[in-house]
This record gives sequence, structure tokens and C-alpha cells, in this order.
Amino acid sequence: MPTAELPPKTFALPDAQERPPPKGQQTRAAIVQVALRLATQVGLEGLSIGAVAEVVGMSKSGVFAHFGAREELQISVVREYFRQFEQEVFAPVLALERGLPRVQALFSNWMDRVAREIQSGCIFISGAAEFDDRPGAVRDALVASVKTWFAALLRAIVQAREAGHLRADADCQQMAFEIHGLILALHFEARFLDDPGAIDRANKGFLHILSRHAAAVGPPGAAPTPPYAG
Amino acid sequence: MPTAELPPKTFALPDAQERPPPKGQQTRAAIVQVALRLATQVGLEGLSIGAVAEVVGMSKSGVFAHFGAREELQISVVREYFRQFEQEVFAPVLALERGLPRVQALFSNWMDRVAREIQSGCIFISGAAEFDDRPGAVRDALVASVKTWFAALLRAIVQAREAGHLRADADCQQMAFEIHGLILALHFEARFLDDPGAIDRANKGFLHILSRHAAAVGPPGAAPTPPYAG
DNA sequence: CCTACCGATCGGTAGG
DNA sequence: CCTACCGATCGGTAGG
Repeated sequence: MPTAELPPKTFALPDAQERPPPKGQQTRAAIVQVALRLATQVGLEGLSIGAVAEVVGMSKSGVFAHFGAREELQISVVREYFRQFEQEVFAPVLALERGLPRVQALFSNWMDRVAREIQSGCIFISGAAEFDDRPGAVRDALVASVKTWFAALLRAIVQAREAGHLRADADCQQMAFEIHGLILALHFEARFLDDPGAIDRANKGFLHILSRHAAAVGPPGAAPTPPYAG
Repeated sequence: MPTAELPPKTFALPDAQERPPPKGQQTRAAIVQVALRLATQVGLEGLSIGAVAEVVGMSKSGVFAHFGAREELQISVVREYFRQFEQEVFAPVLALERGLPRVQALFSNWMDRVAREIQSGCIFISGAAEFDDRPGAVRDALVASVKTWFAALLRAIVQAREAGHLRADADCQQMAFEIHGLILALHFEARFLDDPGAIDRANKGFLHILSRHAAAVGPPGAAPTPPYAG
């Protein structure tokens, strides 16, 4: 009888890597998930410990004990949101080759996420509005997350220029700025003004930005023939 | 002795147009001004009757009596903000000729206002983030204001196309969307991320949008020679 | 336009 | 992780 078929030893400890996190951390993680969901609806500033406690089925002070301050719960929400954003938007593009493919995939993933967030809300955008005038640890966590993401986007654009996919004189900061504007306008007009055409306009705007900076195949001044248009 | 030099008759009523508003309306207007200033800092949702009362030097219920509900105070703030926005951004361009001059002036005035609001905050942008998920009269007032402004911007762009200042196939909705994105990115990156370079990038982005749609003087496909570049 | 108050909710604490 | 509580603040009301 092979070892695999032995009845499980009830006293056996799982491998360290497989060991489930202690109960306290499991609970804490569950609280953060609920808090993140609530925060996308009512904002980080509108997030209250009491509302979180009610949803998770705990007492207010039970939730509180895991964080010690509301601010710590808010920061945990920001970090979890960034983790999800990174995993969904940024991580997948590392499988692609450097250059335009990564830039296009970053925008595409970002668009997909924001399109979903037309229903649920984006912590970075609502958080920026809530905390642009309010110093503190929550604002610091938001700024750090957003800057990390922007740096990743800028790096991908610079790599596309280095790979010869963009004109040698392309202003990468400017491109990142304009791309960010498209995303913000999409979020504003689709979510706040209920204009479904905003998704198409954001995609169209991205093509405008690319075609303006795409490396030309002919002499300078000729109509650009971007490699993505093949 | 001309009539104009007669001593004022103390019992004379001023003309109807010069008659100062009754005391109650003066007080109400003063409250709205204070509330608008507070709302740019803490948001429409963070606006509390108590805080307004303290600044204007009245009791909480004294302020309350002028509006009957906090929601009515919030709506009054939105209307007053729109009035100022209209007067500062939109009204001056009516003195210019239709077409590109008005579009450029609208963007320039809008930029000037947002550049100032890097310090103080913009009710339309923060309000959109606060109320994009919250139905009600405040959201309705915000949406109505923003849509009115967008319609005015779109109209100016369409007139520029009709005047031959833009290509006949220019997508005016698309231009308005991209311009809006520049303003939002400026607000986000300058106010939230403290990046002073955002103003230049927004202006540069506007030139990109114009040059893409500017009427060409040569045959189609030639480099555009926009009239604004003279 | 005021004083005085209501019930609800907030973040946080004490003590277990 | 709980019950029981604190002081502060909220929007709003009563009555003048």
C-alpha cells in the first residue's frame, strides 16, 4: 500500500509553506476584503468601523482590535487595493516582450479594470479627491501606491522608445500624462455622467497618442506607420 | 440748483434695480459663500452645518433655518460654484469671434481656474468622486452643472469646425473628451501628486489635440498649418 | 435668529 | 474577540 493512501495522521503538521495563516490573520484579511468593498462605495473617508463590523458579523471593538485605529484600517485597504491592481494590470505584461506590446497591454488591462470600476469605483481616484487636501498616513499610502504604478507605466513607455517602437524624440512623461487623462475622463464621464461612449473615446484617444509618437518608417514628416497597426 | 444736487431724501426708496436684497437674503448669500469655501476643502459630503455656523458666527440652527436641510445647503453651494465658473470661464469668450478663438479662450480660462484650484480644490471634480455612487438631489445638481458646461464647450468646438478652423471630419465629442482628460490629469497630478510640471503638460496636450484636428491648408495628409500658430 | 434639546453615530477605551 | 461604556459630533426639532 503506497504511502499516499495511508489515512491522514491527525497529528501531522503541514509544510511551512502550506501552513494556513493563524486565525487572527485570516480574520484580519477577511476584514480588509470587506472594508475594501465598502470603501469603493463610500470612499476611504466614509469607511466606518461600525459598518465593516456589521458586514463581517463582528462587534465594532472586535474589528477595531485588529487595527488599533481607523487610519490603520484605511491604510490596509489602500495596500490591498494596490496589490490587486498590481496583480491584474501590471504583473501580466511582464510575460510580454519589452516595448510597445507591454505599453498596449498595460493600457488594455487598465481600461478593463476601470471599465469594471464604472460600477464599483476606484480607490485611487476617489482617494485622490478625498485626500488631496488632507495630509496624513492615508494620503501618504495613496500617493506611494499611485507613484509606484505611474513609474511602472513610464518605464514601459521608455522601454518602447529604447526598443525603437516610438520616435527617438518621444516625450514619455507627456505620453503617460495624456494616457492618465484618458483614464480619468473615462471614469468621470462613464461613472458620473453615465455616458457609455466614453470607453470608445478613451480607446480612440490612446491610438491618437500612439500614432503621434510611433516610429516612422519613412523620412521624418511622412505619415507614421506604427508597428501595432499591422 | 439742479435736481441731482438736492440732499438725499431719507424717505426715498431706491430704484427697484438698486434696492439691496432683504437682510435674510444677504445673510443667506454670506452663508453660501462660506459654505462654498469650506466645501472646496472638505468636500460637499464633509460640509457640516455646525462648521459653517462657526465661521459665519451664527448658531447651528440659525444657519439651518435658511435652508431647511443640509442637502439644500449643498445644492446652493453647487449652484453658486457653477455661477462663478460660468462667469469666469465661459462668459468672457462670448466677446470673441466664434471658432478657434473661443475654443482656445475656453481652455485657457479653464486652465487658469484649475491652476488656482490646485490650492483650493474643484467642487465638480471632488463632487463627482463623492456622488458618482450616491443618487439624490445633490448629485442631480452636480450633473446638471457639469453637463451644461460640457455642452457649451462642445458647442464652441462645433462652431470652430463650421467656421473652417477645424477639419471637416473632426470628431468634436472626441476632442472635448480628450480636453477634459487633460484638465483632470492636471488636477490629479498637480494637486494630489504635487507635480508642478503638469500645467505645461496639459497645455502641450491641448496643442496636440488642436494640431491633429486643425484644418490643413495643403492637400489631405500634409502637415497641418493651424491658424492659431501665427 | 436664538437656546436647549433629541436620537443616532462616530472613533476609541476599559476590562475581561 | 466580547459587552459596556466615553465624549464628541452629526442633522434636525421645539419653542420662542
